[in-house]
Amino acid sequence: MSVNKTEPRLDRRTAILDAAEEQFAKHGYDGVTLRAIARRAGVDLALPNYYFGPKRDLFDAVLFRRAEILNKARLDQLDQCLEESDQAPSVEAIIRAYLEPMLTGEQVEEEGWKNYYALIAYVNNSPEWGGQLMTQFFDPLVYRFMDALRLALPGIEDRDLYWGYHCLSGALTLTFAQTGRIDHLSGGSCRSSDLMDACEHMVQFTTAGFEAFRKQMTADKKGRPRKGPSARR
Amino acid sequence: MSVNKTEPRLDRRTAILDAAEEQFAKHGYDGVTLRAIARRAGVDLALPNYYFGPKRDLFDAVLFRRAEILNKARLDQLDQCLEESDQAPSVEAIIRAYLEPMLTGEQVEEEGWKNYYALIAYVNNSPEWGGQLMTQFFDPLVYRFMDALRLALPGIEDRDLYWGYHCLSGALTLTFAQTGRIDHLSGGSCRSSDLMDACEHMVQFTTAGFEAFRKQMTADKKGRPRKGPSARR
DNA sequence: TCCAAAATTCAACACTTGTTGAATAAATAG
DNA sequence: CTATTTATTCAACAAGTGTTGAATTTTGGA
Repeated sequence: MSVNKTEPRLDRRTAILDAAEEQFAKHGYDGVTLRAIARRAGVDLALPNYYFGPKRDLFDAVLFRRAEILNKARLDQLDQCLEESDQAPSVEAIIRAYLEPMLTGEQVEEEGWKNYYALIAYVNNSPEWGGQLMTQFFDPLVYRFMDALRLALPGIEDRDLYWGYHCLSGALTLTFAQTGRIDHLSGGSCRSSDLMDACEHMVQFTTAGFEAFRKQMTADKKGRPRKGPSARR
Repeated sequence: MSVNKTEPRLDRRTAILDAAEEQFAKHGYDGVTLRAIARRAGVDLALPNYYFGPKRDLFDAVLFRRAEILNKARLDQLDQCLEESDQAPSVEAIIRAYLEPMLTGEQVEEEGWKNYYALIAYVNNSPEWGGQLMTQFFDPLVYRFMDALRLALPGIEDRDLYWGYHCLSGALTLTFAQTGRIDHLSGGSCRSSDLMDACEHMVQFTTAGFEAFRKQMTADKKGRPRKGPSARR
């Protein structure tokens, strides 16, 4: 596990990114020191700064490294699902394209990717950087998926569409946070490490959620009044 | 806004809790210094330690302060919904009992409660404390709701039940994180500050999600094979 | 009024933080 | 080999961290 002196780590730049990825994912930005990263990477304290500049830039570099790969994997599956559908794609297929590349792809075996996903969960849930960073890396992807969902649910209102995405994103985020809470609550029935099981359940759950907005929509057309903010119980 | 010397803040203990609540919610545990808390509360640096001991104990005290009140509000609505239902309660009523006290109650007007909810979002999504702290404060509540859902969805498997709760909890958590991301993505159609709107959408979405597990369940009884972990696409 | 207890301030401690410039080693080109 | 760039180490910096003990003020009951 430790670095051998006779065979020094060739790419120390990568080692630093890996260590930072893991530490940031586990303890958050402020919970991590450059010394901890350097120790974990087996390099000198000054090296992270030499390669990446100040701490904040290292954080951005970690996020950036895998962003393109991830976005491409998800867009590929979305394109494929749109091609295969003769006319309107199914909601389920779109949601699968959104979830499966992260949860059941080959990447999930790699420890680095798990840490990366946990880091995204941290960022997505952070009031400080949630807006800025997620926008920077994932906005185009999200808009592509929203367009696809508009095809699957023609006439859906933007409000329903984006609140639906909000619920989906929240479930996915909590999955990646890997708090182990569901393992504890369920007494072992659910294992948060079983990402395939998590994926299947989230697909079912969120597909039904979006479909419910479709039904709501058709109900509106028939003249049934939409449940407004003032309608409590 | 600043503290007047002739009329000193009576309960500085509360002022410290309020300031800590806000700071921890916004920047996380490690992103906050005792000096920032003291400054925000308008008290001396040494005072937080005098009242609450070390930093970590102050953090716990903040979480503890409103936990009982919140749990009582949610349990009251759950009990009421269980009483009103002649036999089996509806899934929607149970989910409303889980969400509405936090999202449409009187508390939501108070800035302190908003901060508290954001703090819970932070804790629930944190791999470090997500398990320990959420368990400590909210396990009994969750089990009460799971029991109620078992009444509404008789025969539901634990795996489905807890993954459903996972999705619900994730959506709620992301709502409270208040990252403003949905405002940005939707171009103004959705406002994350409109918690009533958020509540109605989450109720609809997650109710349909749980109901989908019910349908899945009845389909199983009819002999249709359950989608297993190995069944991709 | 006087006094003990509680509340608050003050100053400082030992330690950790991110960052950097100079010194050294390794790699590479001429 | 030599010279030059690149990579890495080392030591130290100024600033900020949580915590604490002693001193001071305020409080409230006898």
